[in-house]
Amino acid sequence: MRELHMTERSPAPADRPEAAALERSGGIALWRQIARSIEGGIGAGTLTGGARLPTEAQLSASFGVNRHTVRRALEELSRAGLIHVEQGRGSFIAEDVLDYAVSARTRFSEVIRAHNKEPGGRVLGLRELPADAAIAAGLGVPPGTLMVLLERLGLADERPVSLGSHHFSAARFPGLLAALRECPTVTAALARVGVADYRRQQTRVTARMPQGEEAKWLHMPRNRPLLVTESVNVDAAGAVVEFGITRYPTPRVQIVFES
Amino acid sequence: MRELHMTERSPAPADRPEAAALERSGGIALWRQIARSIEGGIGAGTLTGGARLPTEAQLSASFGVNRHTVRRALEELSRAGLIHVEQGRGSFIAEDVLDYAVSARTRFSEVIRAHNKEPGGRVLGLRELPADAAIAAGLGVPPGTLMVLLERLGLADERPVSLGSHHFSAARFPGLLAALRECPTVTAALARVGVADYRRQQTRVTARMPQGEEAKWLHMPRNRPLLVTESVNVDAAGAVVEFGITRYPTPRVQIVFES
DNA sequence: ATGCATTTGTTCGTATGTATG
DNA sequence: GCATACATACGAACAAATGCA
Repeated sequence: MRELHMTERSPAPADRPEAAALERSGGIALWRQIARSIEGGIGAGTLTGGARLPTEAQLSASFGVNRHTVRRALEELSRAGLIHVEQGRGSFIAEDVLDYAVSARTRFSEVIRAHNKEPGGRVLGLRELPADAAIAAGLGVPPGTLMVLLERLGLADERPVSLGSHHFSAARFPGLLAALRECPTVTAALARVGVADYRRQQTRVTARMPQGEEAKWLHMPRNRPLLVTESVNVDAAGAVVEFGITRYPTPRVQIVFES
Repeated sequence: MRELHMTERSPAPADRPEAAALERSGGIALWRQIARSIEGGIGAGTLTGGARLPTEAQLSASFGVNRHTVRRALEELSRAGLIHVEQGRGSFIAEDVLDYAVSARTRFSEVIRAHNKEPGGRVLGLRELPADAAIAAGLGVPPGTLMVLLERLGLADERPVSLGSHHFSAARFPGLLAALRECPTVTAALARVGVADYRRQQTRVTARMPQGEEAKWLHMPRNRPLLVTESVNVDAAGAVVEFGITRYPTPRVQIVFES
C-alpha cells in the first residue's frame, strides 16, 4: 500500500548543491531519499533517542524540496517506528532504538537495563518437539531428538525488541519445561536445572524478510527486514546448553559487537 | 532428478506418462512428496548450486498438480535454505553460504582464503570528499573534514560477496589516495602510509533493502535484504584509522562472531 | 523510453478428506 | 450419526518484478 503513494515524479527545478545531495532524476523518489538520509543519521548514532528533528520548514529548506515532500518522508519514518510526530511540538527520534550489544556474557535483561529501560518478556509458546535438521546441526544432536522449545518476545519498556526461539535438549535437562513455565527468565530456569552459568560461544548473523506473524509480534512493517541471529550457548565445561534463533526488527534494533 | 530434466523440454502433452509418480492416496501430502523429490535431486548432485529449477507452471504440469501445491513445496525448500526464489526470474538451487568470520583482526583476503576461495577485488570508486554527519560521527572528526573514500567490491572466486565504502582522513594520511590507487588491498596501502597494523574496534550490524545499484553489483535480487556492517578500525595506539560501511548479500553471506 | 512476454507473489473462492468430541 | 476444525488441493484472477525486443 505504501507503493501506492510513490507514483510521484518531480519536474526537477534549479539545482541546489548545498542540500544533502538528492538525486532528482535517479529514479528514487525524493521522499525516499530524505527518509533514508534521516534514517542513516539515526543508525549512525548522530541522532539519538528523544532528540528533536529540525522543523519541517527547516528540513524542506535544507533539502531544497517542498514541505509536502518532507512530510511524506517523516510519515514513512513514523510508520516504521523510528520517529514520532507531535502536532505543535515537532518530530522526535523514537526512544526504542537500541544497540543490542553482544558478547560472550550477553543476557537480555542486562542489555536492556544498560539502556536504562525495563526488560520484560512474554512467552508465546513452550512445548516439546523433535529437532529438525537445522536445530540438530546447531546443537550437535541427532535429528529427531526431543527438544524443549521456548518462544519468547523480548520487551524493553513494554515495546517488543526481539523474538527468540530457544532450543534445549529435553533429555539433558529433565524438569526444564516446568522450570521455564515458572521462571521469568531463561537464566533463572537454567539455574533451577543445574546450569549455574553459560556463555555465548558463537553468533551467526543474517537477515531476511519477516514471515507469518513475526512482523505483528515485533510491531514492525512487513517491508523491512529482520536481523536474525543464531547463537550457541555452552556451559562452563563447554557442553552445548542452548541453541537460539532470535529475530530483531530493523532499523529499530542494531547489533553491536565489541572486539 | 531425472524427472525434472525430462519435463523441462517436453511441452506437456495431454496425458503425462513421464511425470514423477505421486501417491494420491498414500497418506503423504502431495506437496511433501514434491519437496522430497526436488530435495533428492539436490542431494544427488543432479541439480547443482545456482542451477535454475523449472518454472512453477512446468513443475505443476509435470507433477500433475495445481500450482499452489508446487508453491507449497518450494516454500518448504526455501525455508530450509535449499533453494531461493526470485520474483520474475525463477527458483534457483542455493549456493553454499559464505560465513564471513569477523574478529578484531579480520582481513578480507584471509576470510576468503579460509574458505579455500580466491580473494579478489574491484575498485568502483576512489576519490576525496568532505565527511557528512554520519561519517564524521563514526570517525570522530568534525563534519566537512576532507576524507578519502574507497568503494570496493569484494570477490570470492570471482563472485561478489561484499561492497565496502572505506573512509580515511585525508589530512592524517597524505599520499593515501595514490597508495590506494596502486595497491591491491587496503592493508597494503595503509602499510605504505605508515600504518603497520590495525584492528577492528567495534562492529555494528544492521540490515536494509538494497538501493541504487547495490543489488546489481552484488548480483542479488532487489527483494532480499543486505547485511550492513559499520566498523571502526584503530591503529596500535588506539587512534581511528578507518571507518567502513560494508554491505553483504543475504542469504549468500552470513556474518559470524566468535566470542 | 515503451510495451510485451515470462515468472513469481497474493488473494479470492470452492471442495474434500481426516481427526476430534 | 453429527458438528466442528484443520490441512490439503484445485481454480481463477490480478499484482509485481524481470528481461527483452
